[in-house]
Formats: sequence, C-alpha cells, structure tokens
Amino acid sequence: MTSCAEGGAVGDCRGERPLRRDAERNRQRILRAAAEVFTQRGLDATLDDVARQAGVGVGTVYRRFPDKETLVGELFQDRIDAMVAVAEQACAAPDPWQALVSYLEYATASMAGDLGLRQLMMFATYGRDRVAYAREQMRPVVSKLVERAQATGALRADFSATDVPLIAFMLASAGEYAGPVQPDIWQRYLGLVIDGMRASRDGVSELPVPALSPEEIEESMRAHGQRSSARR
Amino acid sequence: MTSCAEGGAVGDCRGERPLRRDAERNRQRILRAAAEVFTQRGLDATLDDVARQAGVGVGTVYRRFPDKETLVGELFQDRIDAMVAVAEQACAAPDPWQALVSYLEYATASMAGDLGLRQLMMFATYGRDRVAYAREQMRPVVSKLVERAQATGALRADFSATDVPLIAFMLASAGEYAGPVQPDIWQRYLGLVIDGMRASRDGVSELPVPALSPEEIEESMRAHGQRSSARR
DNA sequence: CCTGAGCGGAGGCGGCATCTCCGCTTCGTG
DNA sequence: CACGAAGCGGAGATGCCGCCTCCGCTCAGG
Repeated sequence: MTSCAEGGAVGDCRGERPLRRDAERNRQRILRAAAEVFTQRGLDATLDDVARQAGVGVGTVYRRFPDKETLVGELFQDRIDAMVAVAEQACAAPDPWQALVSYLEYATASMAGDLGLRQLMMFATYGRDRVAYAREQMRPVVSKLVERAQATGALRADFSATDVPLIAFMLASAGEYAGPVQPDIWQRYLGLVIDGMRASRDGVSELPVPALSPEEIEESMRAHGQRSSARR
Repeated sequence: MTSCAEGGAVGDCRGERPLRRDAERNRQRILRAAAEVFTQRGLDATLDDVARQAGVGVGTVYRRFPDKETLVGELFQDRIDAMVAVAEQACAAPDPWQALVSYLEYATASMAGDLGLRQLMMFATYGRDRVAYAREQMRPVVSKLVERAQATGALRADFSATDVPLIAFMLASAGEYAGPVQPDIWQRYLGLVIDGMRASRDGVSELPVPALSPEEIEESMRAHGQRSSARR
C-alpha cells in the first residue's frame, strides 16, 4: 500500500512524502479535534464525531489514520509518556513526602481531566501493550517515591506503591461523576486521602475545594442521564 | 389490556389475576436471574441475557415485564429502600462516629458489590425519580449522622453530608477496577479515607485488606479488556 | 493551466438490542 | 380424562449505530 515500494523505483522512499499543505493542516485539525473529543467524551466517541468536530469529512480522517486504534494510540502516547516523566522528576524533589503527594496529584489530575486517558489506562481496550509498558516503567519509580516517603516517617508504613494508581483512578472517578458541575471535586477527596496517608497528624489540613451542595449532586445526576442518552 | 376491565363484568377486578403456578415460578426465576445478571454485569445487560440465565425464553420475560425499565425498577426498589432504612437505623446507634462509619461502609459495600445499583444510583439512566426520591429521604438522615459525629469531635469539621454518597461511589469505583481479582479492595481505601476523616489521630488504624500486588493489577487490566470485548 | 493529491459524505456492511408473533405445551378444572 | 385457555419458546422483524469505503468533484502548486 505504500505509494513508492511498488516498482523498486528510485532511491530510499521511507521518508514521509511531505503531504500537501492543506492536507497537513487538516491532519492537525483532526488531531486537535480527536484530543478534544476523546478527552471529553471518552474512547466510545465515533470517528464521525471527530470528523465533525474537526470540520472535515470522515473520509479525510480515515485516509490519514487507518483506524481508530491508530489514532487513539498516536494521541495518547505522549500523555502516557508524560506520566512516566513526571514520576521521574518527582524522584528528584527534595522533600519525599511532598514529592509523592505532587505525583499523586498530577496523576489524578491527568486522569480526572481526561476520560479517554482514564479508559485507556484502566480498561485497556486499545493500547494494551503500550500501557503495560508504561506501567512497567513507572513501577520502580513509584516504589522509590513511596519508600522514601516512608523512610522520613511521614507516610504510613502500610501504604503500598500499588495503591498509587488505584487511588488516582478512584479519585478521578469521583471527578467523573461530578464532572459537569464541579470538575475539581477530586481535589477535595485527594485532600482527605492524603490526610489518611500520613503516619500521624494533629488536626487536619484544609480541604482545597468545598463540598458539593445537594442541588449540585442532583444536577450531576441529571446531567449524566442526559449525557448517556445523548451520546449513545 | 387488563384482562378483566373489558366488558364491565362481575365485581372488582383490580386484584392481580393469580397467575398460573408454573408462570409464577418462572416469574420468580426471572427476577432471580435478573438480579444476578444486573448485579454482575450492570444495566447494559440484555433481557436476552436475563432470559438465558433464567432458563426461559425471551418471550416469557417480555410477557411478564413490559420492558426493561419496569424490570429494573421492580428489582432495585427494595435495595434502594434498604439504603434508606439502614441510614435510619444507624441514627439510633450509640456511638455517632461508629454510626457514620458503619453507614459509609454499608453504602460502599452495596454499591461495590452491585454494578447495576451503582449505575442506577449514579447515572440514573432508568429510575430517575425513584432514585431522586430515595436520595431526598436520605439527605436529612445522613446530615444528622454527620452532625452528630462532628459534635463529638471525632469527625473533622469540614466534612459535609454530601461527601458521603460521593465517597461511597468513589470507593466502589476502585472496587470496580479490581473487581475480578480482589473484590474487597475498596475496604482498604475506605480505611484510608476514614483515617482522613478523623479530626485528629495519633498513628494509624490498620488497613483491613492488603494492597494489590503488581501482578494483580496487571491481571485486573487484562480481565477488564476481555470483559468489555466479551460483553459488547 | 493541468494533473493528481486530497476531499466530502452518502451509504454498504455487520452487529446488536428490543420486542413481536405464532405454533406448540402444559395447567388445572369440570 | 379431556379440553380450553394460559403460558411458553425462540426465530426473526425492526431499527439503530459505528466502522469504514468509494467515487465524483475540488483545488493546491509546479
């Protein structure tokens, strides 16, 4: 299918044929649109949705990306990489407790703000090995983060490195529910969890975000009902 | 459609016509099967699935329950009621802190063990007003639970009654992820959160469940991948 | 100006969930 | 026991939806 491998023609052909300028522009539009759509509506979103959002025809999308999986992969690769990179940076921070907390916050924020990423990381419908590899890289780094924090005595001893991804996912899920109404509510529960992670404490640290009001809860429920019928 | 309202026949007819014995038996089977299926696989499960599980034909299901919504409603009504009832019972407990914790545990356990209930309560695709009504009833009771626990000084002052349902949902979501591998993992994070809810503490309370091993996390991911492709 | 890369979007295809229909079975009553 | 009605099963009608293809037209750019 490659345009040049056919007849054993001239020279090396593996360089990307440079793509006409308008085509390249469309490619970028598609990428941007896909990011937006998958982030907000999750991986269930249609490539037709992406096309509409990008303002191009479906055909254009499929010409550029052979299928959904490829597009999703290309899109989230760097976001996953970032996850690993931030963990490594955190390792270099001076205060081990703060380092762990920051990382947890970063991980949660990423997943809370991005339904697609959350689905990708936790339910592996698409980039299984990609994600598995990232997780593999992450593991020792997070372990180190946890051990160090425990060594200073700030982190409770029964906390485990594997708790980190699960907590991030869990908090992000809370955010999912309240998403349309108060997207940052996860910060409140992260605060709570962090206080629970301390080896000991006197008093409490202030929760960064106010609780939802009963009306807001009600509204969340309504919004979710609408969304799931509108989306499907 | 009622069999008796047709011709202005004898006496009162609103009593349920008693249903032949085998039919009643099947009805029960269906109800039991539906409970099992919706609990384990969520509200997306098909009525065909329910029929298969019950060992009856689809037709039988549809003859007894006009549509999915009716069946789901009938099924979850008492589970929702139980949620309210337990809250009220908790109010009567002697130790306010323990009462709140017990209720939180009960609510989380219910949702963690029942995907259908979780979807029903949080995403309201089906019994919107039923759930809304239950929530309405629950609200003052939970408020009381929270206020009392705060009055004793055990519960941090910035905790709010609306945090209760969100926390339950959040913890249950963690359980959802680890479901097939370690269904009780939510208890671990409930422990963590509870320690975070205390106004102050010295040291930590033991977490009731060990963390997942890296292998178990891996396995969860794999299981989820399979499940979502097998189910759809 | 002219050529082919690129475009759009209708529509083919396959899959899936809901619900119906009708010939056969079973209950239970006279 | 016999027979009418209640009940049953499950193939399949129906409608919907997501993925992807195809072909006639457009327009970038040498």
